[in-house]
Amino acid sequence: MKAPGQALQAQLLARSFFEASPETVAPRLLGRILEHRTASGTLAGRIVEVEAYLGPHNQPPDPAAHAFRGPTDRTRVLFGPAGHAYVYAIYGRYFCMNISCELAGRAGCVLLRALEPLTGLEVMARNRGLLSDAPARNLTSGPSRLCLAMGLTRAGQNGVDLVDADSALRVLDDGWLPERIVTTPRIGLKVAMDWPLRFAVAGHACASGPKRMRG
DNA sequence: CTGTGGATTTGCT
DNA sequence: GCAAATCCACAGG
Repeated sequence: MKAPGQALQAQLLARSFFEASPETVAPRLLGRILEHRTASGTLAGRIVEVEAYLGPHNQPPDPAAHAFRGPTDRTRVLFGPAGHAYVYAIYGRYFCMNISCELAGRAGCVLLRALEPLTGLEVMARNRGLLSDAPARNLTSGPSRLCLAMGLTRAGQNGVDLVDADSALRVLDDGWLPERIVTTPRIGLKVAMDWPLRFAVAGHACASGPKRMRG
């Protein structure tokens, strides 16, 4: 029996968890924990919304994926071993974080779109430029919001191994499982707009977008 | 609730 | 050059 208030045991995922297609990995990632150990303390959140982006080996290839045109300087980590962070800059001011999938040589990734904040909420609020009593659902609901809150940047975290016990940024599993998952098209695209590759914990307040997108 | 526009770096054509 | 896997502020119903 677990004593009241005792933290749940959370363990690293095996690399093989990520050595599969993004559309397989994405829904299974819901409920896992992203943890960043920083100088200002440990920040952690439960993954509640993701999107899959497929590698160019797929038929048909995914025109919305950064890996669509093959490896470049930016997308190199997507073609490397699974379970690594792919962090890229967008619109000049923001970052988005993905986790690489597939065996080395093939690309594919899962974009993290929303977390439920678990620890370090005050630091997250400060990182977001919000008051320290801001509602939890405002801290990490959105791909760039969660990067800001968790202190993730391309310079700092791109290429980090998320299944290495010594990494400051890791993905952990505490056994939590979503009751129901909603599947919808991906958000913000102008191509492949009907591919059902967005997955969210049904009804979760921390998922991004309007209520209908949260299930 | 919906819609619009601006901020501003990066990578690829 | 230009478009981008975004966010925020603000206007209007």
